[in-house]
Amino acid sequence: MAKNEKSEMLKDITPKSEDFSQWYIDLVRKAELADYTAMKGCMVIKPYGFALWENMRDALDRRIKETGHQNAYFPLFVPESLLKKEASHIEGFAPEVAWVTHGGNDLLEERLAIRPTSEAIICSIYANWVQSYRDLPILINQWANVVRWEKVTRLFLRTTEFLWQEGHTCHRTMEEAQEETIKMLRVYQEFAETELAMPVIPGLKTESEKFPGALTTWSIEAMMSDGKALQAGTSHNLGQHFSQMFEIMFEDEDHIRKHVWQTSWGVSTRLVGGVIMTHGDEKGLILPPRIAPYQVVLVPIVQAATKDMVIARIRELGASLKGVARITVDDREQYSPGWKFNQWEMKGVPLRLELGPKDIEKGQCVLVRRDTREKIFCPLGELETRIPALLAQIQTDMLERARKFRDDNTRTVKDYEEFKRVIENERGFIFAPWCGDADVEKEIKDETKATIRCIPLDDNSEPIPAAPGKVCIKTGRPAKYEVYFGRAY
RNA sequence: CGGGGCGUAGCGCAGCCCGGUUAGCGCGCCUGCCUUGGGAGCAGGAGGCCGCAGGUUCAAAUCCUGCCGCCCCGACCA
Repeated sequence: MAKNEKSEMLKDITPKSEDFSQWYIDLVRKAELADYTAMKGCMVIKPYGFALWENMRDALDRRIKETGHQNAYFPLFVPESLLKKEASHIEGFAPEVAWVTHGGNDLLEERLAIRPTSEAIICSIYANWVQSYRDLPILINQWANVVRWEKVTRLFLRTTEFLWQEGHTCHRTMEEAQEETIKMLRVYQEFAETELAMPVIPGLKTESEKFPGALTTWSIEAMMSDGKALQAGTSHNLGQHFSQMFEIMFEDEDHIRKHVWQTSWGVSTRLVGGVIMTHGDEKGLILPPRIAPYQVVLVPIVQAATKDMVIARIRELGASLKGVARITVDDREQYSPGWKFNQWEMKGVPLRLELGPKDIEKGQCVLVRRDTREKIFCPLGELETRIPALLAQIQTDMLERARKFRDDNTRTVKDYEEFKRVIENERGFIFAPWCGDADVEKEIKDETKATIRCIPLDDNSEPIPAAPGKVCIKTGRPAKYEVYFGRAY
């Protein structure tokens, strides 16, 4: 076509290399995932974006149920008195709580928080549910919307209202609660890597980064393709902080009344942003096949003489492949094949199938991978096996590509000067020893904008202590842990 | 909450500095013809409280004041 083909094609999306933030926003909107609304900070998730979220949600929901949890639904409103019960909890959330003060025209006697998270309301209910050790464990999850009055919002990554799941469990012992905390952390890890092709580092959050009201917070940390970190999911061991304040007590086998040990864990629509930023390229989204709304788009190559025949054949083909993958046939006549190619690449469909008159003569079609743009000629009779195999290959390759990127961009440094230089000039994580002092963590953050993303875990999911002789990158004192530093979303 | 940018058709923008016919362009949309293996072409057409409210003026998209909204960058967070 035209000489300036490239600039023509990219005209409506900002190059990733030039302005990553703008690239991200362009993608979200051009791929029709979401858009801004009249309500500041709130987005509309459009059908294509919601289909993506539904696939993610279903894949995770399955895992949550397989690990013994049940779904339930709790109130949107939280009376102020309940939210205030756990001191550090309300302290942490106070700046971002939206309050309802009126019912109709009447001023309410007590303000109602719109849940920023549901620990308070759920604990108040659990207090009534738990009497005996025989009532434990309580293993419940809810899919819900929550509201946090953020000052700065970004589509999917940080919106005033967002969708998530929050698990809330009660246990008889501290050990059992810790086991649950780690179990769900590992569920999140497996989910992110298997379904989203997003490699993550599971780890323990530092004291200063933990959830308000938690004993310990554990997270999975991903690296976006600009090198910044994304906290992709969290799992909290709440200890007895909430059960003490809400008096969630049970009579144990030994006849002693005890407070339950609790956990909570969640992931949100932020993950959609994570998928975009992990895999997207200059031409648009690249969606992992397992969660893509459409796994294969069929594009007919029509010409005046053969139009009806080709469209009929491709519809047949689409129908015959229904059980093989999630298929859509793009038989719109007002767009040229080239236009459709670009459109579906923008939308990140993993595999494109082209069928034209010449193909039909030869009994074949053309398959094109979105991730590598590799063209494959495939006999029509082999599609039923080739498509699933290719989709599986794409999924695997995407995870490996992302993992390699992350590993290539995870560095070690010899001293703090190099640390500062690398954070400023390179992208990615730095793996460095740290003395364990929160003040030092704060100083590093103030000086470099890098935070400790997490303390990595061993095979038993215990934080790995620094090897003897390792010294803190900042202070030179003996290191407690080796941790991942990075700038974060 | 600080710094910067921007509000004109569904989207992207020009016009504003220096006020003055009927507010313009590209994309998209509608109708028709013609095309279709990487964002086609021609012809015709529809679509605007120029962010909102005041003010100045014979006259405001344009000048003044205030407000609102959105985006980006920084301090806090899934």
